[in-house]
Amino acid sequence: MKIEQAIQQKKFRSEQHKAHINVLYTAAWLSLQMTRMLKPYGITSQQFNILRILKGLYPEPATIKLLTSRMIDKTSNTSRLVDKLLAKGLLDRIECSQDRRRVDIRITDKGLELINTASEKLNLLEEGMFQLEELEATELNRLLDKMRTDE
Amino acid sequence: MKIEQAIQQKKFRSEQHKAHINVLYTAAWLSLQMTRMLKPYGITSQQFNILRILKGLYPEPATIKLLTSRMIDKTSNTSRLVDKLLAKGLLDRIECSQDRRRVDIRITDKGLELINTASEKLNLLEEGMFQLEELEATELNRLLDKMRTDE
DNA sequence: TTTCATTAAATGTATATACATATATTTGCA
DNA sequence: TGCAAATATATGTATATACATTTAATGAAA
Repeated sequence: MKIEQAIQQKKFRSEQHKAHINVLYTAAWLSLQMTRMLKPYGITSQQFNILRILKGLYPEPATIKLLTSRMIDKTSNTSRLVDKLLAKGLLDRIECSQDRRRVDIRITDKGLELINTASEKLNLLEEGMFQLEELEATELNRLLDKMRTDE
Repeated sequence: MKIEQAIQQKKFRSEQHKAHINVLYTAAWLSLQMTRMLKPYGITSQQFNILRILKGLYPEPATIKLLTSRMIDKTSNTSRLVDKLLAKGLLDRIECSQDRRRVDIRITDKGLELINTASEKLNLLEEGMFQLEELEATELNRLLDKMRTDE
C-alpha cells in the first residue's frame, strides 16, 4: 500500500516531506509487527533489542551504558528495561568490583533460549515482509543514512 | 552517520535486516527532532499530527474515527490525544445531532495559529535535515512502500 | 417493535518514552 | 589528603502506545 492510501493523504509539500512521513509510518508499522510477533514470548520489542545486544556479546557482559549506546532508541530507559528482564530471569546482574557504580549485565541460558526461538520467528516474519531485492535494500540503507546527515 | 556507527554494530544478517533496523533507528531519530522542536509550543508530535490533519480539513470538522484513519501511528489513542488538545483550547468539540455516538472535532483559531507558527519551524528543520535530492526522496518513498507490501 | 449485532467513542491497565533530578562512586587537581 | 567535577545508574513524572473492555447509540432483521 502506498503511503498516500495508508494515511489517506493525497498531497504532500514535497517528496522529501513525504519521505519524512513515510519513514515514521513504516517504522510504526514494523514495530507493530514485531510487538505482535513477540507477544507470545512475553517480551516487548525494546526488551528483545536488549537481549539481542547481550547475545551478540555473550559470554561477555555489558554495562547499562554500553547497552544504551547500542539501543535503536537512544532515549530508552535502559535501567528499567533491564529490571523487567531480570524479573523474568532472562538476565543476570553482576556487581562490578573494579567500579562499584557499574553493573555488569549478562544474558542467562533461559534468555539465550528465548531469543533463539524468537529470532527464528522473526526471520520468517522478515522474509515474508521484505519484498526488497538485496540491491534495493542497500540503496534504502544509503538513503536513510543520508537523510540523517546532520546527526 | 552510518547505521553501523549509530548503533555500534558491525555486522548484520543481510541488507534487508539492516534496512529493517535502519528504518526503526531513523524514525526514532526523526521523532526526537520533532519532539524537541515542538516542545516550546507545548504540544507533542502526536498532538501536532492531529492538528495537521484538522488544518487540512478546515473548515470541515472530523470525527475521532476519521482522525484515527489518518494518523501515522494507527494504534494511537485518538480520544485521549484530542482531550489534551481540547484542554489547551486548540480544538472544539461539536456534538453531532444526526448520530449522537459521533463527536465532531474542529480546530480553533488558536489551534490554527499554533500550527502555522510551528509548521514554519518544522519546514526549516526539514530543509536542514533533508540532504536528499528530489529523485532520491522519490526512490526512498518507492522502497518504503515496497517494504510494506504485505500490509 | 423488540432484540441483537454493529459501530463510535471512552476508559482501564501495563509498558515505554522523554527528560529532569537524585544517589552513589570515582577521578582529577589544588 | 580533601573536595569539587564527572560518571554510572536509578528514580520521579507526564505523556503515549497496545490492547482489552465498557458505554452508548444506531441499524437491521425477526
